[in-house]
Amino acid sequence: MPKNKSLVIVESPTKAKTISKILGSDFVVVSSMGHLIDLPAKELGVDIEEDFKPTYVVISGRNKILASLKKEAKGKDNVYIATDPDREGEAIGWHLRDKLFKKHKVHRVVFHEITPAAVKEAFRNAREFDANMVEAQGTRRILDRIVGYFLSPLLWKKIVRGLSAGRVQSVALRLLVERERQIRAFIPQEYWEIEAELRKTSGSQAPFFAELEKIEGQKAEIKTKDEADKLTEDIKNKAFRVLEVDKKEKNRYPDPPFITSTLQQEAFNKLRFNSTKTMIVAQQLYEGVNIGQDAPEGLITYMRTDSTHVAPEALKEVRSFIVNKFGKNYLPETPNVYKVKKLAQEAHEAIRPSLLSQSPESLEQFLTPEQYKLYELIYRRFVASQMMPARNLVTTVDIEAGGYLFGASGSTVVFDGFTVLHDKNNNGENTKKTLPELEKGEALELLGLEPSQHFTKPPPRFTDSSLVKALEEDGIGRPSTYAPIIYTLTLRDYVRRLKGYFFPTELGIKVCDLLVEYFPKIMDVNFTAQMEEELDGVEEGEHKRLQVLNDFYPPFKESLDFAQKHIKKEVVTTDQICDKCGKPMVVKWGRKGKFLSCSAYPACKNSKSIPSGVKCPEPGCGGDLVERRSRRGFFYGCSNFPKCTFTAKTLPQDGSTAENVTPR
DNA sequence: CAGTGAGCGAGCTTCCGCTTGACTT
Repeated sequence: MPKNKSLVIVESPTKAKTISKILGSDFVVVSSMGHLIDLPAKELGVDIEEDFKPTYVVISGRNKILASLKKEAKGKDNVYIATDPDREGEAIGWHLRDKLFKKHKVHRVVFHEITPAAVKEAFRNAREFDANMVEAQGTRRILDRIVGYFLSPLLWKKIVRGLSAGRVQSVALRLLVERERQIRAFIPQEYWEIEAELRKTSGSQAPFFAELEKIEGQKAEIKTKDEADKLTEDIKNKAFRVLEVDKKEKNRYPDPPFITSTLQQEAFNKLRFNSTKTMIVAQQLYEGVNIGQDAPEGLITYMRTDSTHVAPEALKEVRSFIVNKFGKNYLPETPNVYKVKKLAQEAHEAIRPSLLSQSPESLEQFLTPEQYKLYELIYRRFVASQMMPARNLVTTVDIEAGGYLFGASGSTVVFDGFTVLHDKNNNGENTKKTLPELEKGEALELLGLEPSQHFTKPPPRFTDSSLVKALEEDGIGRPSTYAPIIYTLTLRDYVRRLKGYFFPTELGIKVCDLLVEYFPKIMDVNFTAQMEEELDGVEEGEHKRLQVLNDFYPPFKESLDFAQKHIKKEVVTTDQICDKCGKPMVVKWGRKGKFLSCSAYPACKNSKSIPSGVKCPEPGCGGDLVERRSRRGFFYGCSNFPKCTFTAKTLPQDGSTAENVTPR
């Protein structure tokens, strides 16, 4: 009698392929491609009066997938729902069962690694759905819907149509706006340093440098050139002598293997990929590229993860790889284990190469340059993460000269450890920091004194890298949303990216200030972390969805009512006069941003662009440069368009934006 | 990567999180 096949549902099609190979021909493995059922997009979909009862509908455009799942299940008794082992995965599976598989035997299956052992083990331990977990997801979903769909319309009414606000994007915006304020308020302070060039009196060794640290036991704080010159003059005649030599061996440990947030950070820092680009290229590596012989092979594990966990099989592989390639001195006795963030949900492994035998070099001919660079980053980081630390001998020397104390330090490599993997251009630092062998009490020859002027620097503007880092540290957003959050903020024109740095716009600052003033609780960076605690309580059955929402909603509604009543939609009148009717022009916001409108509208329909204050540089044109928005972003054009077609990316002779930004 | 646009207001915008293609935005 032919065996009745079983249906297995996972979220990602690539994962489906891999699982299918593991499970063999008794199973048909298909993918849901994420959520299929959700709150309706066009309306709130939450009945506040009826205990926040949600209305769930099939997401538009997802009917086809749902139909094909239904078709696949036909004639099969057993359905295994193997969506991701986290809150969202539990809910995706739950909704599927509710919608499609009421008549089937449905089993919930979870695994954290896609290895034969883990998958087979998971099928042996199939379980029921976790109703509390689904409740926690539903609570999160409803809360986010209420915040987003009440706050956004408030902004439409009080500022301009089309804006948006939400638990995650608005706090991200706040981080950017607050940093911008710190930068604008920053006043650079002048300070001076004095460096001494010294040499051993015996022998003919290379000179070395020491920094003035203390004056008569007090920390050296030199504010002006005058002070620096006076000190230099005084120090010049002092006798230099070694006071203390301290030698210590210090370990430098490798970084953990990548998770989504750290991959985005490193890809930006090393390769200048923004978050979106990093994820697109990582997806290509995950789905696999054609490497000659067989079907496409997935080169890396799943790229949306918050866990540094590594499958035991992969650990075994990397450990024998390290011994074979570098020798057993490079292998720790036991595998390195890395801490996982408190708010992590650990549905997947760390991001690592699927097979170490596929070295970046051996695949280079099959990869695009971008794929190659990212793969190399992932490969090297993973191997390094399981290697021995580097050991450095750090020497710190105190040198006295009268009442002055100078300090010098040097470092030499005792054992390179994981740094054997690093690019060659990382060595410049060490050679510069080498000190000669010095002894306590030894006299030194002063070759020169060099005062140098410095200024304190403002905190740096956020980049893709530092913003993702900040979001992750505060538990705001998830691996699948870091890149979309940034995109949304730019789409709304709350912030613009210039030369890799984020600059909040006037609109972004306005929206942020309004929300902070009227909704301080939601705009608190800890709001999400507090919400997560509540959701954990729901997941553990300590309290119910209704309690959480009943605690949240009334004060939120009160703030909303207050805001509705007290925020005035301001009309910005300008000194421009309407050239049709003589009335003053006012600033209005349209789909494409700000423009000038006659205040007599709708009686007078005159409108024009807002001049930037810079004239068109085209000879004999005389027009104003005005900001334009195209599908691809912002630029400046001439107000005489189409007569004059001048365009520029930034305003000529304007130094207020990206022009004076120096990368760190 | 370079080049980008022609009228905006007074209708239907928006959230977060999960996943890929379809797509004239």
